[in-house]
Amino acid sequence: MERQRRIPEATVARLPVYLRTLLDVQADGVTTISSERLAELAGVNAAKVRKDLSYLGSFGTRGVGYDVDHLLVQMSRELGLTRDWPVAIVGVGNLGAALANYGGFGDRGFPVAALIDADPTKVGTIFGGHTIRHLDDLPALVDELGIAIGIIATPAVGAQEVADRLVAAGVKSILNFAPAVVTVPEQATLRKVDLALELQVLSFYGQRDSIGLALREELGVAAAAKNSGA
Amino acid sequence: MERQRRIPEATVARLPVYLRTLLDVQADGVTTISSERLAELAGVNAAKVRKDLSYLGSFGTRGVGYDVDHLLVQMSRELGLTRDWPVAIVGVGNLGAALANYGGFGDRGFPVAALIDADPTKVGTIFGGHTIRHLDDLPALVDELGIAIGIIATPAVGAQEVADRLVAAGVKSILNFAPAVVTVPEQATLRKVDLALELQVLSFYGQRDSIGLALREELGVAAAAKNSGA
DNA sequence: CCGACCTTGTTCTCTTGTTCACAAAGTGCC
DNA sequence: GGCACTTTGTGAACAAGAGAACAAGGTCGG
Repeated sequence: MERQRRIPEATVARLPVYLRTLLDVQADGVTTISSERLAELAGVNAAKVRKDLSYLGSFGTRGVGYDVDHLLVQMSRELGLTRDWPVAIVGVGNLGAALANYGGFGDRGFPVAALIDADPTKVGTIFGGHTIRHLDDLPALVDELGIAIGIIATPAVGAQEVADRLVAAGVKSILNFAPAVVTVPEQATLRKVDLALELQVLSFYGQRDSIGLALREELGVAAAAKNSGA
Repeated sequence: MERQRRIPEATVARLPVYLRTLLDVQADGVTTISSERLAELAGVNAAKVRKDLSYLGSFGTRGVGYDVDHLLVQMSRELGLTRDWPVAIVGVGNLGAALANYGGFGDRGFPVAALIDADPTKVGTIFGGHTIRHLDDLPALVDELGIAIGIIATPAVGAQEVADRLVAAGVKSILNFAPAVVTVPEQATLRKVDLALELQVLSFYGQRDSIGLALREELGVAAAAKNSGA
């Protein structure tokens, strides 16, 4: 009974949200949950939840709902969370240091295995229990420590080179925090976290609001008259 | 000549990328740029660039390209970057502290105006030039400092309450770093930065790779045979 | 002043993602 | 065991976004 193993990208991005939600309710002793309830807690539409979960393979029971434990097992397996994914943080500046200290990593299968920098004055120093290694050591580190994910926390200017080196060393999953456009070959996966972008998007929608409600109602001229006339 | 002022969400999210790219080329002395070149630098499709820019109002010149300076002005205006958007960081723990120290904020119109925490032992202490204020002072701070954007950097458990309080105090733009589902009323805008989610998505695609190329070609059984037989 | 060339702006088509609506399937009361 | 009730899984309609293709419009050399 081979399932259609094609999980849409949008669904993949929601699975972690369901996972987190399920862990929460599991901690509260809940053993069964309906798509309706899960949707409410995850902040999405119930139909979407059902369709998303159906990609994992019909684990619900009609008339009852989903077994929380079972769903968690299946979801963890699908997301690849049954193993550890050692992470290397490249760039131990402000951001990199914060990430290294941030507990949230090791918690659930993403141990920080290496800190890497290109600055000779930083290399060799110890930070958060790790000796900072040089970028040139990357291939060796990947072999030794099984680095599976690279986090780019360098300034924008070095980001693409770091990405290239990570890929060359065999790291196929990259998370980019640098405010720069980075591209990777198709065989690799790149995700980005872009603070400036998020703030600017907020700025855009915030401005829309502060211009005044009238303008949003596309009464351009009327709104201007009202404002200057008041 | 009133333009259709309806900019798609996906476009809004790309404008900051174009903006950054344009600033880069402007610094190199480039005065004119084609959609082709801009697309290459921004890592997107040229047709998409043209369509996105057309929402701003046809500022290109056929046969030539776009005037970099002019485009930057229009884009900044559209994104609301002609004014400052004072930011309040709520939650001065590991992450909040890192964000407060991170220079990238004040740079371009998003000055950190206040640090806020609910922990009485932190309130009153000075961090990075700011006296940490109590969450209860939020309404006053919004009035005094014109806080326009709230950044949630608390543990998951407090996130929703902080969001509610921000909205109640009149802050309509929120950026959530807490690993929790947070919802806001329609009048407000919420964006999220979710580290765990990004890592888990990488894990998903990483696992797909390590299972073996053959499996990806949906030859389920054949792939298993090949692997065990080799 | 004309024609070859270039690049934008936009239309059309295709793909992806969302939502509705309902049949299928299971539960539990009586 | 049957019936009313609940909830899933999915087909189909709908919306949003991506990309190809091309006409319109403008430049520049001669």
